Amino acid sequence: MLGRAPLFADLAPDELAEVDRRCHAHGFVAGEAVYHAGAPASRLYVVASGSVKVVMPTADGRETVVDLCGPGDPLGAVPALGQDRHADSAWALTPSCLLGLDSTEYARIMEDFPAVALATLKGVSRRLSESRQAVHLLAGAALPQRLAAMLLLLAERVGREWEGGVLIDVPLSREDLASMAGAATESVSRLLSTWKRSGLVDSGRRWIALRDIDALKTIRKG
Amino acid sequence: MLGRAPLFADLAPDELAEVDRRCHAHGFVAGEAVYHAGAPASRLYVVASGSVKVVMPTADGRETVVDLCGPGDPLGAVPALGQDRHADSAWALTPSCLLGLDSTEYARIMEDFPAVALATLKGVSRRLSESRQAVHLLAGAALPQRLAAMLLLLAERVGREWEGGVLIDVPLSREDLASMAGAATESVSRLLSTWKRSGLVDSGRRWIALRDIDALKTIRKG
DNA sequence: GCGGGTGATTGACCCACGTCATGGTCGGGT
DNA sequence: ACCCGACCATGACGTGGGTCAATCACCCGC
Repeated sequence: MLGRAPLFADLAPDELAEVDRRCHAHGFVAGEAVYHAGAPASRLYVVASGSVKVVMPTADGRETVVDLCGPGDPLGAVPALGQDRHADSAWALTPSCLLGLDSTEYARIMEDFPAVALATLKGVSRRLSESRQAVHLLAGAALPQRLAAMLLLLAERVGREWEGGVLIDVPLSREDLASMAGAATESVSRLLSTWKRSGLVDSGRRWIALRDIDALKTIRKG
Repeated sequence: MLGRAPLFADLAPDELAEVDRRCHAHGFVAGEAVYHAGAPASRLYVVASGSVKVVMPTADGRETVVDLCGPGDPLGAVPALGQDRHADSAWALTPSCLLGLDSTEYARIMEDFPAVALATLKGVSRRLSESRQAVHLLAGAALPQRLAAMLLLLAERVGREWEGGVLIDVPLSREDLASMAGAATESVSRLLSTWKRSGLVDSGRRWIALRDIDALKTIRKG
């Protein structure tokens, strides 16, 4: 399992076994918290199965989804990298199994195996570039563009081929979508209804499928 | 100079000299481009003096400022980390001197000196967390909150003590500010005028100083 | 099969903010 | 010193989308 995670992909089998020995698995039911914002960051997690959403909470109860993690994706904060407390919270979206690895262990592993540090760097870089893309979208684009861009991004990250369309393979509510697109739930609902009527997407309770990718790409452009 | 950059802070003097030998300095006048979005990423830059803004461009000419770099800050993309083309453009805001380091050289340095890889990781992590903060702001908050948060962040990153206030030590136009806060220039201008009248800030052509930090923090909260 | 409850939809209203337009002002280059 | 061009301020106006409120429909457990 660990070997399939990009983080540890470059390790030799015996090294992998060594890392594996230091991990311990933990199961979560749908809706359960993996960790809360503000809590000390003591572990790095790697998703073995299921999916997890990472959100930034506001004092007033508002939340913004900043990341989605599926099998192989890492999540959590590492004190050695300058964050000793979680800035965000993580919630299991489906029944999930995560591997937990003590932060100090992880720091040691990065020192012992430079390949792991490099893989981590690569992953964080990709996330940074995605996050900046999101900033750019949220700062400049109108709602339909933002939502279309969001859906296309999701399709790329967690999409699955399905009946001549792409199914977003993660149970996101309208509220989750709204918080990613920087909009009110009602607005997202309205837009999706319109798009559904014209055959661009298909959707239901906590699921969405894209049926006309090209049309969505056109909308994304403005 | 290099030694003062967080990236290379952990290197021994002779290692530093080695890195230095592989760099070459390059000067830029105010307003000059360091690199353009879409160009192949061939170099990593480290700011020696001056300041540089990093923007993401849209096809329609709109720009979003996603980062500001001062002395010691790195900028650019590294193909070894998965980005072989620049996703953003960089412009010198003031006359600046940058050290350029060939990407492949940098990749080798990271392999040879794990401390550099770790420092890079730390820097990228910090930026990721800042960027996610920005996403959260842009997604959820009203304009006054966004602008106040932005100014406070800028004060922390590039602020300088000045006549009982904090001067933002980088020449940003209203348009730059607007693009960071996800707003129209006119809106930013209006808000700043209001705040100026009530003594919260002071501003002029391409400069801003914060006079009442606490009041701005209150506004930030909503 | 049958409630109950969470999540989705739809409608009505209205305000913050984007857009367009105009005039003011600063500052650097010659 | 001048002047031109970039930068900034302010006003009027329209609208996208946020907010409030009510109803609907799906899904899960019993």
